[in-house]
Amino acid sequence: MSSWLMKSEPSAYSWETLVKEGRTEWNGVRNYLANNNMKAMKISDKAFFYHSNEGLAVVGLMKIIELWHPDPSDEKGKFGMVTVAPLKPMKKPVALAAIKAEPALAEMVLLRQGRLSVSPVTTDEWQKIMEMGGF
DNA sequence: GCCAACGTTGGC
DNA sequence: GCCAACGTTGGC
Repeated sequence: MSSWLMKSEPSAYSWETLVKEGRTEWNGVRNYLANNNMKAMKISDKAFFYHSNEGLAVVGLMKIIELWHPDPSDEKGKFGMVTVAPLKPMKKPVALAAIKAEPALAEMVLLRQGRLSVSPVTTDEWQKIMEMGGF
């Protein structure tokens, strides 16, 4: 099983909205690397929900409930989306600043490739962030 | 609001 | 197929 980190600006789509709706299509991705990462996802893979721009923190845990399928809003048909559902909020949000300050997380794709909206997370990184998030 | 990083586009 | 120009993302 793999784990992931997915970003959304809360003004566009927030964790609170996802919890309210119960599931959502992760649409609108227009980056090949992010798209490929979503193609690699499997059912019940887990993902961190990260608030970008405002909040700047990992705020919740999600699971993938539907595999990659084409995004109807992409007329060329190259980009797709997965369906996600919320699992639970972090007990404490894990701020970007805290991630940057943690030497064990220095290699995270989140830090090394800041603009990538869907990125892989290693098992060690996952456990560390869970710990920092109060689990 | 600025700007660095970086992905994409298009001319050659 | 290269690379300059341009657009977008996202932290500060």
